[in-house]
Amino acid sequence: MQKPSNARGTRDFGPKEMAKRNYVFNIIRKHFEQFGFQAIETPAIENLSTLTGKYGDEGDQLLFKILNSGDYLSKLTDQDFQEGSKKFTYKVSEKGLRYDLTVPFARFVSMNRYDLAFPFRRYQIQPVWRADRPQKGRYREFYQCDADIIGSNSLLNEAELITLFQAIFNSLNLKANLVINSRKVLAGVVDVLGMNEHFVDFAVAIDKLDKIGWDAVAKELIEKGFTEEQCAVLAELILFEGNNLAKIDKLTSFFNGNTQGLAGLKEIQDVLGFIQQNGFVNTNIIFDYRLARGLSYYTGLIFEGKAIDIPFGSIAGGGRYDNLTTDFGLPNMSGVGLSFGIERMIDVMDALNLFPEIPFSGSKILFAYFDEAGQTQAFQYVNELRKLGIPSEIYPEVAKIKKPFEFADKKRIPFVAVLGEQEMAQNKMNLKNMESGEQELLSLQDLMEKIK
RNA sequence: GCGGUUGUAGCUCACUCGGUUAGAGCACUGGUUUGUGGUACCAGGGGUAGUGGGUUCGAAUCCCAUCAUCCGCCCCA
Repeated sequence: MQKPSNARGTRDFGPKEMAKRNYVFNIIRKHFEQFGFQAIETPAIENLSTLTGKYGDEGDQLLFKILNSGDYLSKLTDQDFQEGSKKFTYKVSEKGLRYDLTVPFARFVSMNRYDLAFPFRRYQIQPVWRADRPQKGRYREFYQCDADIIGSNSLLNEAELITLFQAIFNSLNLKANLVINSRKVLAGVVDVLGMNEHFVDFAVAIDKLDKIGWDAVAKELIEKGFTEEQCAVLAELILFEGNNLAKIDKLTSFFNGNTQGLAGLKEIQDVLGFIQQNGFVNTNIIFDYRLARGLSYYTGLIFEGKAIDIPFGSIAGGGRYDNLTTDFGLPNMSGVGLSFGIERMIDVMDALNLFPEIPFSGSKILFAYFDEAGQTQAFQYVNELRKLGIPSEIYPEVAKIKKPFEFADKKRIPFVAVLGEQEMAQNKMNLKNMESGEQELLSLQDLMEKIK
């Protein structure tokens, strides 16, 4: 006997949790399909070579690696052992669990390039795994819901994804801001300062602004080689507050003709222009040139969704990537994607009490009886109802009548039909409404009419 | 990977300085009620105090290790 427990950072979902999860999944799936995205799935297990090098050093460390089958030590030499665990890992492991849905998607597109209709829009709702240290809102196994459009450079695609974001969050009654920026804007800022080679340092530091404040960010920048003067110039830009238009003006003068920066700004303007036409209220789309995002493969517009009423980190994220499929032998295939962090969305909705009353038992009616004769009759009736598409169940045992009632109460089944001697003598049943407590004597015909 | 926190019944939590048989609420089981759940009353089951070691006459309590948890860092959805 061992004490049962979940593996670290993983969770079970009982019927109650599943009802909530499916509620959210179904809404997201419905919108994905409304926007013309097609479902695909890829395996949980990928070749490790597919995954490594795509998420940076940190990401490689967070990959779950699968030990080779068989005698995985047989071909190793003493030297392999001495090279340390980092290199050693790749000698005993050739497969790993997927870390996100975007990289496997890039592999998929690359492999199926001649069969897909481009621009290809796919959605994918599957779990991913990260060997991260679990915390609140951070799990080692969690679902991602991704929508991507690949094979088109048009900024209309960015606008489509933003519209999709608005549609989904509207349907869920979840208030969120979608912050957008362009990697090109960030690159432009760095370019103006003449610090091109420090782009990543800059992006990583600036991304923490919300959390640690400008002073700490500036300190980090200086540690990475930026000068006090450069930070002073940056401060003037970074600390600027204003609406989307004001920020665009501010940047235009800051860029002072810098081509890269202005190209990024044009992207933002074009996308915002589209969004104004989409019929959704555009107030929750915020251009913020301080948004950086970690994943290294983004090259153009980047998105990040954040809940408004509660601080919870990002609950959606994405962006444009120009070179993801290049590693898989397919260059010039630009794509843009948006990933919905469904686990966090559910956590946020739970915290804000946004879930409607969701029945977690599908059955409308439970049949109860006292003896074998009733059981036989009930079995007949329950299947009649099922044929009509009414979800129904039958209590499986002859027991005290209290039992099926308690059972129905616990599962919140709204009706219980009792088949006793008296009822069956008239070819009827006693139907109890579990909420009101009312009871009435009905034939199967009456019942079908009533519950339909 | 680093720093801290917590770990007692299925769940939420008590147990004074280390001292008898570790308690409560909720949940569960049975009964009051052999044709009725959600209310009430009565009774009952359930614990190797995360795990392993140490100190002590004696450990839930003190010490060490380990595992898990939550919080922060890194990073991320």
